[in-house]
Amino acid sequence: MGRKRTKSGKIRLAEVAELAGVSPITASRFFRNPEALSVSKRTRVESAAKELGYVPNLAARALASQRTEVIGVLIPSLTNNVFSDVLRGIYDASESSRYSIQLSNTRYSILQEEKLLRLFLAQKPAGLIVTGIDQTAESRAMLDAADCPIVQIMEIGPDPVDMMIGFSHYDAARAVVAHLFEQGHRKIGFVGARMDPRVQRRLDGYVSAMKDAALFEQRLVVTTATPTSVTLGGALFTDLLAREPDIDAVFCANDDLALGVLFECRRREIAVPGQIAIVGFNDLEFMASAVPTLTSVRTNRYEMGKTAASMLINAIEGRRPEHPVLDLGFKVIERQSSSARRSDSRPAVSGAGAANKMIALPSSRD
Amino acid sequence: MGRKRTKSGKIRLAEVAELAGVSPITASRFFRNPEALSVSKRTRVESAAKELGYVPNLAARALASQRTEVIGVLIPSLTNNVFSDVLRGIYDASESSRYSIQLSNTRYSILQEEKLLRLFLAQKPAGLIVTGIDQTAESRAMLDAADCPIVQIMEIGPDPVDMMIGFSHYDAARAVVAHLFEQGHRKIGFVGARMDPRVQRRLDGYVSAMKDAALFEQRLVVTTATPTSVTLGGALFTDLLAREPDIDAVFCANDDLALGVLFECRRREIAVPGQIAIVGFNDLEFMASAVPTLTSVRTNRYEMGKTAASMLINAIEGRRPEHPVLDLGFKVIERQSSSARRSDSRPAVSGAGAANKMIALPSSRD
DNA sequence: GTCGTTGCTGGTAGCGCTGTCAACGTTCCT
DNA sequence: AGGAACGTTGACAGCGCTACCAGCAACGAC
Repeated sequence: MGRKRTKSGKIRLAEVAELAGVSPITASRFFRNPEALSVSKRTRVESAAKELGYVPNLAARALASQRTEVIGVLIPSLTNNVFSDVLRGIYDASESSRYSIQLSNTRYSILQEEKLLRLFLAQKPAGLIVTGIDQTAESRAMLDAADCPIVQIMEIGPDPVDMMIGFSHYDAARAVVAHLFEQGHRKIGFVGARMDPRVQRRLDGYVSAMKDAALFEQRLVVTTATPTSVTLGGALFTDLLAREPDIDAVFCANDDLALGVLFECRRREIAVPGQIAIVGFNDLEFMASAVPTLTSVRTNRYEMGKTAASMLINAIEGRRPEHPVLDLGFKVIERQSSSARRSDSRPAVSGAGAANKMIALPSSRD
Repeated sequence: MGRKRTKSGKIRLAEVAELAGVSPITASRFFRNPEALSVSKRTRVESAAKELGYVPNLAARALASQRTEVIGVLIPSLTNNVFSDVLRGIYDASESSRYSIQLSNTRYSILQEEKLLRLFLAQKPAGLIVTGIDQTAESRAMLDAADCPIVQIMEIGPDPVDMMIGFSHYDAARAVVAHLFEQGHRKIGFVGARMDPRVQRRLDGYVSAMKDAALFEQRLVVTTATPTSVTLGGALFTDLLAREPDIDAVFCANDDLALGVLFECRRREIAVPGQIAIVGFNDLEFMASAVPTLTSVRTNRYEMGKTAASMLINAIEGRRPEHPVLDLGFKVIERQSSSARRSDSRPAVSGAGAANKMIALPSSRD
């Protein structure tokens, strides 16, 4: 209150400079590059800022310096557990830095992504994190022309825009099928929802592995564009069973679906893994706790987010990574739900996840 | 490329104005309040902007107008399913508006919250969404002094800072206990993790309801500060059973714990609900799909986020809500896991969630 | 002792946009 | 017809900060 528009008590850099007995520009430098100041001025500015409770005006800084300290993040979904892990990594890595995260949701639409990208780039972000490798040509052109570092996350592929961190969903799916073959399963169904590019590549991996073994049949695949859910897993599995009652394993494109399949098996009194094996994807926490424990593919989502943000921040500050493309690999976590066909179906009573055996398969680089 | 620092082809408002044959200020008005322009100028500016691909410079706008179009959101966790639903609502509501969301994670620390609040407020956000009602005195003072609308979400309580939207966790917990009493359960355990203020109030509600029936015993309560997980649900339930083997129901502070308890029962071959009833909290999607289907408390998380953001945006634009405190209520969704003690334990075979019966209990206003 | 070099500091001039206010043309009222 | 009221437009100044460059002192080399 009081004067109407006179900055209402706001502390500006000039005030700090005055109290510290230096010029505004010197005070400014303190916040951007303290090393450049003499020790005496540095401490003077520091204590003046503290005393006045100075907080820089980011808008003015952005306007004057022609760049922001914002990292734009484009992800397809906020609902998905997978992305919340990635996001947590991104936020954790950015927290100790000066950069703030600007999040936008493309809702799995590459056109929406293109629109958001245009908006983001106009604000000159310090860096950009985008999901996947399936941008529109227009988006790709904008990314190529952008004058900030960019990280593509979630998967790796040829021809990165800049940096890239992820793993091969295709190879991971092939590893799952290989594991199921090893355990004696032959008639392996595939259940997938929300067929985004990454799920599609998992399907491709499954198809190729099945074809390699001359075991592929189109009827073994049940997919839908509907967003994923546990309930949907049960429904899709029901469809699959109607088509192919003598199936002996189900590869689910994610863990929610796998849980839904497990419940549906319980409802139908189908023994797992005795009659049917189940494998999920992502290795969410509950997989190790289910009865029977559920086999899944561990992907390093938190690490992916965290590494992506660190790489990006380093690149923004001029420290380019040695390897701009980072394959984080995956691991098939073998649990009870997919153990060998011949084994009896009595679930082991040992603690959840006690007997996890892991097969590590970093997807092939490049 | 080309000129080094000359705005590298950036389109400014002045360019648009020139092409449209109007003054820059008129062009500016077009973007903020198109109604104020004559139709002819409006269309001229519109097409000029489109032709040039003009995107406003937000930093300049913020600097000149002394306010940003940023809504700050403070939540305690990114991991939690609960918050991802709320966030989705917030993002959905903000998407069609000019406001962008700035998210920060307090990690369940009110001191961290205070620090973030100070940072946020210094940037003059257009509005603020904060979680809960347990701020530090300092935070509270800052919120009271803030000159922007504020919404507190997740719960309701006395003495709102400004607007408030949520429900009574205390009443919800009492309703759960009442439901269990109705079904003939008496020895009801409580299992809770990450005892944040809202979980604490659920515990308080449970305790008061149990005391009202003279059935409360401290040994029935098992809690931990550890973050929640399905596995943890099994572990806490194991502890509870060790203390009180003849328990007949478990009220879990959230659904992950409930799922963990269910799996642990299956592992121990305890019939649900035949021997033990299970109730969760939040009604995540999988609850309706589990075998048996799991009773839970439905809270309108997505709606909470969406409504909070809409209310906030309306308030920012001068349209204050009629009722600044909004109780979204809750519903105890009765499912198989808590049906009457006397009933046999054969799970109904009907589709998941088919036989949901709902008891609606909007928590008492004020 | 002079010159160049380095390290630190300050002055000037905007960044792109909007708040304020004044001015204009038009319409409506009496 | 005269004036008020309204709707529409533009000029000016400045938001708070930083890029750029100049200046100054201190130091070492010759």
